[in-house]
Amino acid sequence: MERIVRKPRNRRKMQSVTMTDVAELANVSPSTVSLFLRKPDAVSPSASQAISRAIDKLNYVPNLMAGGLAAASSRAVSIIVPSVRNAFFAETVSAMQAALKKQRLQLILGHTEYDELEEEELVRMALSWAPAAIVLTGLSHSASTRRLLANVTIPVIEIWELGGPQIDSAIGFHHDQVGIAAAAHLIQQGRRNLVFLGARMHQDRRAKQRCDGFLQAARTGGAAAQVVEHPDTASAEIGAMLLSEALRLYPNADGIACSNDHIALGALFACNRLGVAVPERLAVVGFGDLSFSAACNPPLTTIRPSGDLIGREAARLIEDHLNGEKPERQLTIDTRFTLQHRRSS
Amino acid sequence: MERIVRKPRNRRKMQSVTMTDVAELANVSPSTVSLFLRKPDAVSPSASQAISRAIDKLNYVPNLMAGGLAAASSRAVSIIVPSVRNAFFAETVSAMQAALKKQRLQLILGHTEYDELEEEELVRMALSWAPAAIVLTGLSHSASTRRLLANVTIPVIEIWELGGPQIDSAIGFHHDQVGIAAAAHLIQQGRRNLVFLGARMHQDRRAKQRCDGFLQAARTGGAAAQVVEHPDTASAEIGAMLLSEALRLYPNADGIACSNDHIALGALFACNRLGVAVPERLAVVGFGDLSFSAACNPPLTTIRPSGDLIGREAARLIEDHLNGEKPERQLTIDTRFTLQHRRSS
DNA sequence: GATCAAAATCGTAGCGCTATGATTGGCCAT
DNA sequence: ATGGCCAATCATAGCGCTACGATTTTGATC
Repeated sequence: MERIVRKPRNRRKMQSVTMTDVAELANVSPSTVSLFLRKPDAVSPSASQAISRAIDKLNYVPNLMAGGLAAASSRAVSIIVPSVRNAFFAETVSAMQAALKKQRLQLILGHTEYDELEEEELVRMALSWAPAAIVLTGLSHSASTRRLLANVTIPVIEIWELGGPQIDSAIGFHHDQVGIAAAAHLIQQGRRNLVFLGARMHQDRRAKQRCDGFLQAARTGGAAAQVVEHPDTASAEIGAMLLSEALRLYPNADGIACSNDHIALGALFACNRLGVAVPERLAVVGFGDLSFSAACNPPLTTIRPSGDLIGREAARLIEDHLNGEKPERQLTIDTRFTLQHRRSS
Repeated sequence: MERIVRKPRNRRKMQSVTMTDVAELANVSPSTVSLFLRKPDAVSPSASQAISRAIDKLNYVPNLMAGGLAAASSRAVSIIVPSVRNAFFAETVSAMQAALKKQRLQLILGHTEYDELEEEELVRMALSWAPAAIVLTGLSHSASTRRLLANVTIPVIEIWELGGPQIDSAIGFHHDQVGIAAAAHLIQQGRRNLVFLGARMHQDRRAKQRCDGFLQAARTGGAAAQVVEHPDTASAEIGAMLLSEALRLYPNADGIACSNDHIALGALFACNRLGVAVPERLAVVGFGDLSFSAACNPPLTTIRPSGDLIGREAARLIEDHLNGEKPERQLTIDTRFTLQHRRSS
């Protein structure tokens, strides 16, 4: 019972419901449905109603890949940070996501773990999505990364660092100024024997910049300034170790600045255990103003960056670009920082 | 000087370099390039070499949207968490991203801020990307969300909660058991007047579950158990407030469990300020084992969940599904938790 | 009732890639 | 030689959508 076998090219997929289905049900052309989805105001009220009814009824979910391919751009924004476990970047990512959601833009996330090669690979993967914008952390990137980004037409935004050559726009603040502010504050409080406690400064450029700014400003201001550091990621445990070490090496230290509040928290714990009076004997200044900083014993003086503002500004930039409002590139936005003077200094 | 104006349909985009360009330079057909990119072993060594040389030379970046559209699936995994500012979810997101990178899968991130409607919208947006998998937090979702996910063929993974009806697979642990473990520990330490300090429990189901488990186990174990709570997000500041309040309301309390380590940290600060001896007068148990927990004064006894294991297991599940190895659905993986007994209890 | 610009709608040609099935060439057994 | 088989390669037909340009409808004005 042999038959002539047809070979109708096998279909690949079948998205359950497509725009054409919606169009049929709403009695309009697919073009109109597409238009409605992109610019609702350009479609008559009656058609709008029919279309949105059809969408609801069919539970239609547009295929963004098809849309992106046709439109040569996607509703995705790629953000590449060292790590989202770091509260600073988590805050920025969170703020950006909240702001971008209104534009129906999605965040594609990547972690470099402070590795430039990793970053390069992530940038390559990010570009594969033809994102609406790409956000990187810091101003330091591999030559290949720069090459990849040199010719893109989308906004490239570097965040959390200012003060170096930037690819396109940059949003952040000057970390050396943070160190300078910390030193100035301690000197103003009458401290003359300063120590900077730092973690992971061989990888975290920005922590290093804060440290360098601190040292320079301290010495310029007539104070002695030393560094005690640890190669691992900042934590309270390391902060405690660093403080003990600092007091051992520099017994007459009277002012401490920390690369961030985790370190400062650990330093406060150590002072507590060692019976070192803060701020009488030792003034402590942190960086970050993390969730616990105001609640410490004593409440921690710290420098507060504006992680969420960075995220919001980045989102605004992207939004403006999308609306074609701002052709200006090479923007630099200084989000500044503020010193929160509390009882630890 | 008028001319006859032609109207050759305007081109939309022009990705600088496409797969066809690579194929031409390598002297093979586009199909072979595509094959090389997806299954390098199926292409002869000579062709492989020519192709990878061409890719390098042209700096070719594949267009994942075109690929995804053609293949009816994308290299994206959507993960939806309450907030990435929460260290627990940040850890999971980070671990997942690290594991997925090896598969060249990208994470698309969404934040619900503990809002089910927000989650629903995010799920809809996520599905628009035809992701390879979708990861949600917890087991509680709106009816519409469930409907959206009912008929998808990709893995749907619910994380950080076990013990309820699940959509597909679930990876996490039982939060009531965390509460039970905390109560059992305090009772074992001879405490009989217990208080649970909780934050944001009207929104954070899992904190509520820990609380409920705690209360029930405490009472079953013959101890008095009370709750003192605050509606805002957990922080050390609120922890300190809650502890003061707890001591005011229940002056003879001798054991404290906290909805997480931020609260516990604040409680320890408050004890320190109030001169309440820990653990002599008051034992304190936290949840989370955050970065500062081991460094506190005294080091904090806490229950450590396995946020990174959750992320790794989720990635493994997705990977298995992608390789077609595991058609099994409705998997449940209990990642457990461990009690870190330190000096605060 | 005719005219015309503006508003609304539509038809069509791809966007860049992958899956399918077909074809080619090389090698071995007959 | 001849055929058969496998590995390597290729040609083709879309995936679902958007942008463009064209067409139709509307409604205000003469």
